[in-house]
Parts: sequence; structure tokens; C-alpha cells
Amino acid sequence: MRNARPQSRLDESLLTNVPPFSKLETRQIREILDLASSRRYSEGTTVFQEGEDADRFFMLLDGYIRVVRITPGGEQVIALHIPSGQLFGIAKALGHTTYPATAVTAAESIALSWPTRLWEQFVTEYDGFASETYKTVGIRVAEMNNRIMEMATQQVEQRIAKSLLRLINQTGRKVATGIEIDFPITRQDLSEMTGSTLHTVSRTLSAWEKQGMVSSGRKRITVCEPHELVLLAEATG
Amino acid sequence: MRNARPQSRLDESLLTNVPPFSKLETRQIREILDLASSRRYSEGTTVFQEGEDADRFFMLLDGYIRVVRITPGGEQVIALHIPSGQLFGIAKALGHTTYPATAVTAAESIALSWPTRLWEQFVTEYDGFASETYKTVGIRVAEMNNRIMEMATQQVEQRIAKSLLRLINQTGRKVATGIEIDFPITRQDLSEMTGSTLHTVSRTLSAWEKQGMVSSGRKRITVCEPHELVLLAEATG
DNA sequence: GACACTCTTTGCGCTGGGACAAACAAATGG
DNA sequence: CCATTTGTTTGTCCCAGCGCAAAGAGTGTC
Repeated sequence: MRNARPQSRLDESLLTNVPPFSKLETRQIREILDLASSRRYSEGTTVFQEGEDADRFFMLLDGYIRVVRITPGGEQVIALHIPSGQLFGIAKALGHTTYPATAVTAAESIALSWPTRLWEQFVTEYDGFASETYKTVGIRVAEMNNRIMEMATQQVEQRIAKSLLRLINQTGRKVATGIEIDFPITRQDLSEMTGSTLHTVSRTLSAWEKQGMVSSGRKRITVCEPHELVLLAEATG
Repeated sequence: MRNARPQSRLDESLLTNVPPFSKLETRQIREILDLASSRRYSEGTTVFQEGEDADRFFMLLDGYIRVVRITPGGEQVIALHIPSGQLFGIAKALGHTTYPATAVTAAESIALSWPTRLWEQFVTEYDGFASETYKTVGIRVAEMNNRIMEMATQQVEQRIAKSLLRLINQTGRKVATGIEIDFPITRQDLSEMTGSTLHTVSRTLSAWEKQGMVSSGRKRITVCEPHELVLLAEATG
């Protein structure tokens, strides 16, 4: 499936013109290249797959790639367009899933490892702190990614459902019958989270209330039928 | 404007129960706390402001905060809800603007510096590489943030305009008269970037073409009146 | 208890843009 | 050169959800 042809000898000139490396000394570039390998992709081919195990970053030297997410309903959303000179495939390193990427044009990348010596020393010495820090960034990125996909493909009702579930999950609690958002939240707030209006949110909650799915009041929302809500949130539009 | 009351003596017990720190030795926690200061915020107050110069991260120990973006038209979009145990205010450190945050409930945070010694050594030694790496992550986060805001507040036409401009800017080229997207792009692609449909994209481009703003063909789009496009993209809903 | 706020609900009309359908046009390939 | 595939345009219909407007319902304060 991977259609790249690894190249054997990597020349320093590959990197000297790419901004992130241009300031480095030759010695440092060599150190990086010793652990790197270069790949070429032709237009339209797969750069990497969903969830692929990446112990490395990729730096795009030439061309464009796009990262794509596919909804449960089969719709595509282009999550990112990455031009040359940027890193990609970093999600895994931040503790999260990577999504499939394809080459928009013929492209060339190199796979890099971090300059390892100091990095490992750093992570080891401050063990929990460093890795948890990265996890935070990873969570943040993953969450934004999800919101983009939702906004692109889902109806307002589903987005509201997702938002409620997210607010509960975020606190680390289980979504259970009778669970309440544990801080005051207004219809206005919810609308600002979902990209809707307070009127529409109000109507939606009213409808849910009639079906017994939630119970809500002023600045307060309690989920009565979490399972129903999950079904609704995951319905394929 | 900042309404926090700094606390003087920081006790280790503050951190020992917070996941990212729980694995650390007392020695390490002390080292972190020596450079940290704690702050309390009451409900609804400002945690930090737009563009505030943050040489530190903040770790939320208790409560909830939200990060808010305000559109040129004055609409609010809730960009993030942050529960306790997570870092916030990291955007600046990743090389990008921070957005204002307020406390949703009474909240407590501590301001941290990175464990500095090794970190500085790391960044210094690999100068360009490390900082540019962070820039990549920062750019990615900022871009996603923008897309969320756009999806929440803008009409399809504006989002298409923004997407085109982004594709051009991303390549590092100036947006100029007659500039062309330098790789083949279909209506379908554009629709997947903007969360629309290929039909709507086609109609929109047709309309623009009639006004002389763009010239487009099969898998090709050229911007004729970049200024018009910018105006359109920035129009307040 | 009365007044002022703030938050929520509901009705109604209107429209952006999605769904469906059907040509049309440009590439590709035998 | 004709056939097929891939991408684009356009028409028609229709509805989710926004905007506007106005009336409840809680909360806080004097």
C-alpha cells in the first residue's frame, strides 16, 4: 500500500534550503539526516494511513499533501492542507490518532526522528510533566479537529448533542443517567459552542425535554437518557 | 484588569493530586513550584486577555475556563472549554496569539515555567529545528482555530473565499492579481474544505466569474481581483 | 412587594444552500 | 474517432434554522 521508494543516500543539500533547518550547522544537519529517510509520492497516492504507527515526524520538502477525515456516514472532510516546509504526522507523537493523508501533487518528504539525545534526557528527567504536557496539546488539537469535522457535516441538533457529551466527558466522568453539567451553562453558551443561535438551542432542548431525554432549567442541563443522546450525536446525517 | 490575587507560599500538596505531576518526585515538584505562582479567579472574571504576553503556561487546578474568540462583527465563538488538570495559554509559547479567557466557575490556576535548564539547552543546541517545529504546531492550531470560527459564523461564500486565500497564503506567496492556485483543485475539494457541496461551490465560482473576480476552469482557479476576494472574506456577516 | 435584570420560550416569515436530477464539457483510452 | 470516465454547470424544489418580535419565568435588590 505504501508506494514510496526509500532513497539510500541523503544529501545535506536536501535540507539546507528548508527554513526549519537553514540555521543549523552542517554537523547538526548530518546528525538529523543519519536517522532520516526520504520518500517520494506521486500525485494522488497515500502518504500514510489512519492510525498508522508513526515513531517519526515527516517533513514535507516538496509538493502538497492533504489530511482527510472520513465521517461515519462516509463523507470526506479535508482537515488540513499542508504545503512544503511543514511537518506532518505529528498527531501520533502528541499522543493521538493520525488521519490518512494523500499527496495532492507529486511530493517528497523525509521521515525524521527528534534530535534524540537531549530530548530523551529531557523527557526522562521530567517524566510525567513533559509527556502530560504533550498530551494536553494533543487533546486540544484532536478536539479542534473533531469540531471542524462536526461543523462541516452535522446538523445543529447533532452538534448540540456532541457538545453536551463533550462537556461531560471532559470532566472525566462517565456519561450516565441523570448526569448534570457541573457548572452553570446558558443556552447562549451552548449556541456559541455549536455555531448556532440561542433560539435554536432553546427549541432543541425543549424538544428533547418533551421526549424525556434531558431535563433543563435556567443555566442547568441534566441528561436523563444518555444513550439516546449518544445515538443522536452519532447518527449519520 | 487582572483580578487575581497572587499567593505567596505554594505547597507541594497543590500539585501532587494533579495527573501531570503525580508521578514526579518531591524534588521535581519543588523545582517547578519555585518558579510558579498561584492565582484564583472568581466566576466570570478575566483569566487572560487577547494577545497577552505569556512567558508562562498556566495549569488549571480547579474549575473551568473558556477561551473565547470574537469575530470582526462582534459575535462570540467559544473556542475551547478547559477543565481542570489541563494546561492553557500555550498558544503564545507555540508562537501564536492567545485569545481572551474567562472563568466559567470559580477557578484556580498556577503559572508555570518550563523546567528550564534542560529545555533551554535543548532549544539552544538545536536552535532552528526546535523552534520551527513548535511553529509548525502553532500554525496548525491557529489554522484550525480560525476554521472553527469561520464555520461557526460565516456563510458558505465567505468560507470559500477564505479557503482560496488560505491556499495562496500557505504557499508563502503574496496574494496578487492573476495569482493561481498552484496545484490542481476541484470543486469537490473546495467543498470538502469548506463544509459545503460541490454544487454550491460551483454556483459561487460561477457568480464570481461573472463579476470578473476569478477565472476558473477544470481543476484550476485563478484569482483576478484579490482585493475583492479579501473584502468578501472579511465582510462581517 | 415591586422593579429591574437576565435567561428562556415560542410564533412566524424568510432564505441560504442542500438534495435530486439532468445536461454539458473536458480528458482518457481503446 | 467514438466511448467512457471524470469534472462542471444549471434548474427546480424544499426545509433547517436564522432573524425578528414579544411574551414568560427566575433571580437579585432596594
